[in-house]
Amino acid sequence: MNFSKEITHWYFQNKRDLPWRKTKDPYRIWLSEIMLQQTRVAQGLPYYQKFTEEFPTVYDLAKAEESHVLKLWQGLGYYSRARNLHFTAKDIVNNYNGEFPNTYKALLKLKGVGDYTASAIASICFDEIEPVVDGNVYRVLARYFDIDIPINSTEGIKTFKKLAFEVIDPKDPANFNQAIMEFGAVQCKPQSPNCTICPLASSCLGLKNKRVGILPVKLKKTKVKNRWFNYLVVVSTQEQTLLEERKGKGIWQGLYQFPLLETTKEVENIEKYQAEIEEIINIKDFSITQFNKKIKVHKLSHQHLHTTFWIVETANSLKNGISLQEIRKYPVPILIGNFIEEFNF
DNA sequence: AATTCGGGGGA
DNA sequence: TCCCCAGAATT
Repeated sequence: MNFSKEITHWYFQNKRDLPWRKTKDPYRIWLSEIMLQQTRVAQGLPYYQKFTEEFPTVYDLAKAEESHVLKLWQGLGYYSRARNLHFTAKDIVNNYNGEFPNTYKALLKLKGVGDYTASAIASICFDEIEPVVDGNVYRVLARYFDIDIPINSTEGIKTFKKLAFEVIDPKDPANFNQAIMEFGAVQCKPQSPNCTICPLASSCLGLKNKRVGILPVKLKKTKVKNRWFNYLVVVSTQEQTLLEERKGKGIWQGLYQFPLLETTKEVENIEKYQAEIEEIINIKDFSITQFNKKIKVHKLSHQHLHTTFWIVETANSLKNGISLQEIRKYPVPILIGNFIEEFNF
């Protein structure tokens, strides 16, 4: 049996029972693909359930408030995916008569849909012969053919896409694409793959040359930056607090947070920042205490956020205050969400 | 071509 | 700790 036949055969015997494998509805396939970008199946699954329940069709998603979409997305990360998801839902309803385009080329025009996702939808929903190349496919191909070109280099991206075209089963691209990804996720996994039970072991060049452990090769990533976040949790006597929306560039666009004082290092004397704090929260009369004496380091892939929460008590009424009853309706970074649960106002 | 977008899980 | 995850958009 050749490579693609063996992969597909393995798939039919070993595939997991996942909800998006029960449909060819482009809306649901699109939804699942966006959610699973850089995200494990186990992490994305509950979000897929929530979204399909709350927004059964693209029309339901299109008419939702963006903050509602972000709230349901809360905790999944890479929030531009959620904003682009909502934008494209409206785009489909307004400019495509509610129907997804049915070719790879046309799908690529949708915001948030790149090469991988366009290939996935085109092949799974419309049986187009277009190979998907995700992290799993890079790994399977690099190992099986023993290729050490860095997968995140320009040459690597081009080489592996070409190779994927050569191995795809033209008679069943939908199942082949899902098969090679599933194979990568379950059998040819990143750490300690069990090659002794692999159906492709006899023809795998990486295994033959004892290079499975170093493949695939990836260019090194940039180092993380450190930032110091001081959140100002205003507590008024009227059961209110302040939240602000993150706008502009950077992390967590469109999500809410407590007013933020960002510093270049750990704050030791909060009194030194009295004037800045007054300006940020627009209150002069307050007392301030530190909630967590130990700074928590919230680790993102490219930033380490050294965060602490300051409780700011005031008798003033808040101009743009929100009631504490409403606080859980706002989409917030998981960091803020955890604090809200812990502090419990 | 390189960087920037989260958060969680496994070794 | 470090790496990776059904990548895309921006710089």
